[in-house]
Amino acid sequence: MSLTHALLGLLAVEPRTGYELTRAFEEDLGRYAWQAGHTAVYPELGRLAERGLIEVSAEGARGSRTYAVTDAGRAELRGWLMDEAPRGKVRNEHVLRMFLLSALEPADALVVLHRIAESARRNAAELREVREVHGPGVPQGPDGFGQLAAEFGLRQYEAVHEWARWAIDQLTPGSSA
Amino acid sequence: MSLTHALLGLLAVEPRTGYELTRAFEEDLGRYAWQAGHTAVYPELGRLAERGLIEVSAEGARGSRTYAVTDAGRAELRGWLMDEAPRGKVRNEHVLRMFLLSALEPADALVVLHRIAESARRNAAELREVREVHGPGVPQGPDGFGQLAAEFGLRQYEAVHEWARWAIDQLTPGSSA
DNA sequence: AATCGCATGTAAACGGTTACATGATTGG
DNA sequence: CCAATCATGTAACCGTTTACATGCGATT
Repeated sequence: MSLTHALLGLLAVEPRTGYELTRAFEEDLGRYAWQAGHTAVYPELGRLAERGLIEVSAEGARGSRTYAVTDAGRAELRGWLMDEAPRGKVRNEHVLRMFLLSALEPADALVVLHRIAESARRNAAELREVREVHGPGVPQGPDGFGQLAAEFGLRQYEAVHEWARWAIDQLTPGSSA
Repeated sequence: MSLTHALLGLLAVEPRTGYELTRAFEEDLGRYAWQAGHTAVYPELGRLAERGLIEVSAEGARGSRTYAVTDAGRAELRGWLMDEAPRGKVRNEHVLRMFLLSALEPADALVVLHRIAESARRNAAELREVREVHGPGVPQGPDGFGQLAAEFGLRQYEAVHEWARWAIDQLTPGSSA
């Protein structure tokens, strides 16, 4: 399970509450890499604390607990990230749809491809704006996280967009005539 | 669950046995989009047959059953693929690793990034060879499936490779000096 | 005859989601 | 005071993975 390491990684950047971690999964992280609801986060935080990988660093209003990574947690995270041969599992419903496109009639496939291209174009444009706001900087620390992510997402969307346009061209009759 | 539609899509291209479907999940499909073991495939085939979306089209040696999509199954698949607003879920351990990189010390992060770049480069090269073999053609039918997939994978790997090189450049001290 | 690949299956365990539930604090 | 947001939790359910299990058919 990677929820463990996702939480460890987020807390390694800066201490947070379960609530804040949950929101991280709803934003960039959940968009590209991993998502988890609060009902998955809270129990996992408990287990991590029990294993000594994280600890409560502060308690606030409304019974909120801020967690921070311990040295053991940092070691565990580093071990996972530095691991050779990480046979990562991929599960992407968008990509599945793209793969199954050839099961459709060309006319239908074109409709879907146009939708994919447009969606990718829009998402890429959105991320380009985010990048403008941040400006160029060393992608490290609490903010660098978002920058690495944004840049990755941008390139990803651009690749999808170009692929969709290529596929449209392939399927459009007379495009090469 | 999308296993349903993955199977429907594969069978829509051409009838197959559970065993053959399982192998498809070990190759391109499992690499980029969705994976499933045979223990997930066989029960699902049974359920799909019960729902009338697929049917046994042939029985062969060693008790093998070849399944084919019915008209109802084709309609179900088309409905799913043509669906507006497909809020697809993404779960990608590789990408999770990339996101968490900023939790590492720069020296460690560089080691991992170099590994990512090299791996992406190698995978892209591999797919470029596949493309050479097939040659340019209309990506449709049993073979077109693989072509759409290969082209998508290639562009994906190229994007990762370029991203990793960009990130390496950002983290390398004196690279911009 | 032995080994490898084909071909299918069940059952328990696991991880995550959905539904349900509660209460505190802040802003309008 | 009401609504929205913050903040946490439990329990049932669902889909997938892992471990276990069986047997046929082809090749050496």
